[in-house]
Amino acid sequence: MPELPEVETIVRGLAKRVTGDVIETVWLGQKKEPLKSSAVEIAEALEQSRIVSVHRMGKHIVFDLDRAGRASEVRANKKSSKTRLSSNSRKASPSGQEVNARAQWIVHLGMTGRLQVCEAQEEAAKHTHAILKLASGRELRFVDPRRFGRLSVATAGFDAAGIEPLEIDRDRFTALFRGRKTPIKSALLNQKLLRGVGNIYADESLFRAGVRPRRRASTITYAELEKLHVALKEILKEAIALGGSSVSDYVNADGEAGFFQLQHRVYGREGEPCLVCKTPIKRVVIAGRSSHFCPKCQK
DNA sequence: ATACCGACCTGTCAGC
DNA sequence: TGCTGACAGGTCGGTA
Repeated sequence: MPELPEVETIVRGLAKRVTGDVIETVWLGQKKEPLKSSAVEIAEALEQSRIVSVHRMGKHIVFDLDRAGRASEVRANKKSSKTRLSSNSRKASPSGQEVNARAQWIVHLGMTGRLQVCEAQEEAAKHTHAILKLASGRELRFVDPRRFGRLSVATAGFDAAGIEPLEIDRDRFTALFRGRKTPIKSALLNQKLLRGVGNIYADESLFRAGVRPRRRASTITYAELEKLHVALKEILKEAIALGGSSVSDYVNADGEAGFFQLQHRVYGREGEPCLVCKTPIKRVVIAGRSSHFCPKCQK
C-alpha cells in the first residue's frame, strides 16, 4: 500500500500523537509472518520504553525508544540513572541480559499494513497483529490483512539501504543508473538504490520526465536523468503535501484518505486519454508490476 | 553479479 | 447467487 509519501504522512501523524508516550505492555498475535524479530525480543525492547521520536527511512517507520525511563529503574535509583547512562549506554535488563538503553522499533507496512492510535475500548479490527498499550490510556495497533508488513527491533543504529530520494543530489542520482542494463522502472523500484519509491511514484515520475519505463537504465541520457531527478522530487513533495495517494484503502494515522490519486497522470489510467496529448495510456508488466505510460509523451 | 519470476497473504471486483 | 481468475501501494529467495 504505502510508498514514501504515504509513509511520511503516517509518520507525521504518529509523531504528533505518540511522541513522549510510554509503551506499557505489548500484545502480539499468533501469526508469525509479521514478526522479523522474535516476539520476546520485541516485547522486551518495547515494554516500559518511552517513544522519543518517530521518523521515516525509505518505507520504514522508525520509533526511537528510550528505556532509561523504565518504571523499575526509576524506582530503583532515580538520581544515579542519568550518570550511569552517560558513562555506559548498556545496562542489564530485568531478565539479566545486556540490552541497549536506546532501541528502535522498526515497522514496514508492506502492502496493506496500518498503524492506528485507538482508544482502549475500541474493538480491535480484523487482522490486528500487535497492540501496544500506552501510558496515556490509548493503544497503538498494527493491522495488516495480507501480512506482508514486518515488525522488528534494532539497537539505535538502524539504517535502511539506499539513498533518500528527497535528499539525493543530481550527480549521485545520475550515477545510480550508470551501466545498469535493467529497465529504468526496475531501477527506480530497487530499494538498494533509492529507498521509498514504489510503483505509483515510479510511473508518475517517468511520465513527467518523458521516459518510457522499459528503457534500459544505461541508455537514458544525462539530460533525461536530470529531468527524472527533478520530476521524482517534485512528485514526492507534491504527494506529501496532499497526504499521499489513496488508491483503495490507504488512510493516514488519523484515518483520513490522501488526495494525490487525483493528480495521477498515468497510474491506474490504462486506456484513458493522456492528459497532455489524448493518446490512450498503455499498461505493460515490468518485473511483475503494472507499469503505465503514454506511448507518445514518453520516449 | 545481475535479473527475472514465483511465492508470500487476503480482499475485492469483473465476468460468466 | 456464487464461482473463478485477475489484480492490488512490497519484498524475498531461488534460478537462469
